[in-house]
Parts: sequence; structure tokens; C-alpha cells
Amino acid sequence: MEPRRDERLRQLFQNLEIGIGGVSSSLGVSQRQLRYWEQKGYIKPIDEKSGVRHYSLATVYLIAFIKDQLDKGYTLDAAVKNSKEARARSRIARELIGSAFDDIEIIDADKGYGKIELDLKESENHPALRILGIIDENGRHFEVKEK
DNA sequence: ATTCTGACA
DNA sequence: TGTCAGAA
Repeated sequence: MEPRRDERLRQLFQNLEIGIGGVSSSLGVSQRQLRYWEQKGYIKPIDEKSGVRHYSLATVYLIAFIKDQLDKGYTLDAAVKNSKEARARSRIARELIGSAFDDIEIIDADKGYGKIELDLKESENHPALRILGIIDENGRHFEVKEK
């Protein structure tokens, strides 16, 4: 079966590898630092035994995150710890938000205004509710209505 | 030309 | 962490 576009992109990103030189110059992290972080077990190159370090896109993101944290004054240990918490948070947020949203209605594409409805089923504890998340001229807010 | 490891005026 | 050497 012919893969869909997003699936192809996913595979492309999955297979992208970037050398230590590119990562270093692009992100402003020295090769010395990258090797040290690896030694500490914080990052891992793709090909363990080839002798030359190639990083996955996911690892590059992690490196960029740690770099940001360091720039903000965190220690390396704290930066790594924060990265794990950030990953856990976004994983939960994505799963929750991704499944809960029924539809996104665009109010004003140029201004970024829109409306989103959460799909809440009725239960013993509460009636069926419509919860609307809205971004408009009043900022971000929610509206709750009974069905 | 790049990257690797190991060492430290 | 930087930097330099000597090898791959």
C-alpha cells in the first residue's frame, strides 16, 4: 500500500542522521560537550560501533533542549532532568489533547482565532457537557454548556 | 577534511 | 569544558 505523505515524512525524519560537526556548529554545542554528555549517558549516537557519531533527529532535539537549559543557567544534570519531565508532560498533553478534540473551527485564520470542542461523554457523575476552548479577541478561555 | 581518544602549561 | 596532539 502506498504510504501517506505524513507517514513518509515520519519515516524520513526517523532515518535522518546528523553528524557531530553539524550538530555542534548548528546548535552551538561543542563536540567536546557532546562526547562528554554521551559519556555521562545523556545522549546516544545512532551507530554505536561505527566509530563515527551520527545523531537521530530526536537526539538533536534533546541536545537543543539541553543547550537551551544550560543557557538559562541550569546545570547539566538539571537540564537533563528537565528534559525528561518536559518529555513526559508533552507526551501526556498530546495524548489527551489529541484524542479529546472533536473539531477545530477556524474563526479568523489571519488572527489565529479559533474554537475547539471537547468530546465529553455523559457519565454517572455528570451530565453530558459541551466544553469549548476558544481563542479570540478576548484571549484564551473556555465555555461550558450542558447538552 | 573530519572525527576519535586521551591528556592537561 | 577548552584545547592540543597524534592516529584513523
